[in-house]
Amino acid sequence: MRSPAPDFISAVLAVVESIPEGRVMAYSDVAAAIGSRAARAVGTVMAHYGSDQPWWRVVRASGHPPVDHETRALEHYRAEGTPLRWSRDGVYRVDLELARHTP
DNA sequence: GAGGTGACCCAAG
DNA sequence: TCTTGGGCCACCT
Repeated sequence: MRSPAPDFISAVLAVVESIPEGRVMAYSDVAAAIGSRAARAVGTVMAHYGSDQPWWRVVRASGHPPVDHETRALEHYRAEGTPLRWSRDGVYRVDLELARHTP
């Protein structure tokens, strides 16, 4: 609902929408794409406004999806064919080496 | 105007 | 590979 500074928020959402299917970007990369280093602010904005955006295409630099949303994101990754790297405990993370999208 | 919070990042052990 | 500590930026009260 109308944010006081749509510049930053709109820029973040625009970058997220520009991520093609099967690719992902790190929060740091999204921040850099809009000319900022506020990776945390990107996460905060996504938490409130990412509900209408492909938030699963934005992950940490380690490849881990947002906490408490890894199961939901996994469904999208499998549907889009995003390259994943599985651990022995059933924990997965996105293979940024293959899925990292650079604008 | 100041303080606290957060879907984070990086370096070192 | 995992964990800890410190730092950065934008938003909210």
